[in-house]
Amino acid sequence: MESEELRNVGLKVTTPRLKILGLLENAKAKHMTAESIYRQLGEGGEVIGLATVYRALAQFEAAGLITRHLFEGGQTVFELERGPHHDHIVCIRCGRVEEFYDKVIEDRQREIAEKLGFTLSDHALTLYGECSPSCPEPKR
Amino acid sequence: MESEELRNVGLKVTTPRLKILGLLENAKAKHMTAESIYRQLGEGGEVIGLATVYRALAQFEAAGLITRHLFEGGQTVFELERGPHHDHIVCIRCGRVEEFYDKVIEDRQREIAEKLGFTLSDHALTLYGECSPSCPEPKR
DNA sequence: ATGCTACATGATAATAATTCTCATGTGCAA
DNA sequence: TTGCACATGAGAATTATTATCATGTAGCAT
Repeated sequence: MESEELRNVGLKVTTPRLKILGLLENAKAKHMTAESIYRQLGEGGEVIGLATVYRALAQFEAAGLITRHLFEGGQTVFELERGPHHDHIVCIRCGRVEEFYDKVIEDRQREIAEKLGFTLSDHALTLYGECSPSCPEPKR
Repeated sequence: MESEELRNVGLKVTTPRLKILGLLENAKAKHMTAESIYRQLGEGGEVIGLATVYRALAQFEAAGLITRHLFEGGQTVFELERGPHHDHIVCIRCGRVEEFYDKVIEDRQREIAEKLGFTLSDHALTLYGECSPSCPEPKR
C-alpha cells in the first residue's frame, strides 16, 4: 500500500501525500506536471494546496519514489519510479511520450563518463520527433 | 564574418545581435545563460537590454546558429552551433561541462526512434556525475 | 486514550526566469 | 534619402516555483 511506501522512506503518512501518490499511480497520464496534479485533485474534490503538491513532489523525488524530467517546452513532469529504468521519446507535435530502454546506450554512457574521469550518478536522455507523418496538433 | 551569418539566416544586421554573437564566439565559457550574456556585455560597456538578449537568442536558435540546453538545476544555457554534433556531461558539484560524441549512441537513437514509429528530429542527452572525487563546491 | 513536539499544511507573498507591451529607433531596399 | 517593416529598451506582465508563517496533526511516549 502507499502508506508503506511513505513510511519506508521516512515520510509521515498524511492525506495530501497519499492523494498525490495515489493519483500518480492511477492517472491515465503517466507523466504529470505539478499543475496538472493540483488541478486533477481539485476536480476530484480533493483540494490540496499547490505549495503542498510541489513540496510533496520534491520529497518524493529526493526519496526516490518518483523521477523528474525536464522536457523541452519548459514542461517539468514527474513520473512514478516503478519498474526498470528507461528513457523517453516525446512527440514534438502532440506531446505523446513513449518509453524505451537500450542496454547498449546505457553501457556506453558509463564508459564515456569513466573515460572522461567522471563518476556517473545520473543521466537524461530524451529523443524528440514526430510520432507519425499525420500527427495532429498539440492538445495543450 | 558574423554579419554574414546573420544575413544568411535572414536576420537584419544590428549592433546588439553582433555583440551577442561575438560574445558567444569569444567568451571563455562555451555555455552561457541569457543572464550571463547580458551581464558580461554590460561589464564590457556594451549595455544591451535583457529582453533583446532573450529575443536574439530565440532567433539564433530558430535559425540554427545556436543550441539551447536545459541542464538540471534550472539553468538554460546556449552554445554556438559550431563543429560536429556532441552531447554533454555536467559535474553536479562544480558545474563544469564537458562534451563528447559517441557514434554508437547516435546510431542507436535513430534505430530506436524508427522502431517506435517516430521520425527523429532532435535529442537531448546529458550525463551527470562528479568530475573528480575531490571536486570542490559550486562556484555559482 | 492523551499530550507533546516535530513536522506538515494552506494561503499568500516572494523570487526567478522569461515573455510581452509599446513608444521610439534604425537597417536596408527602392 | 526616404519609408517602413522590423528591432530595441525599459518596464510591466506572466509563469513556474519556492519561501514565509500561522495553524493543524501524525505518531511516539506516556
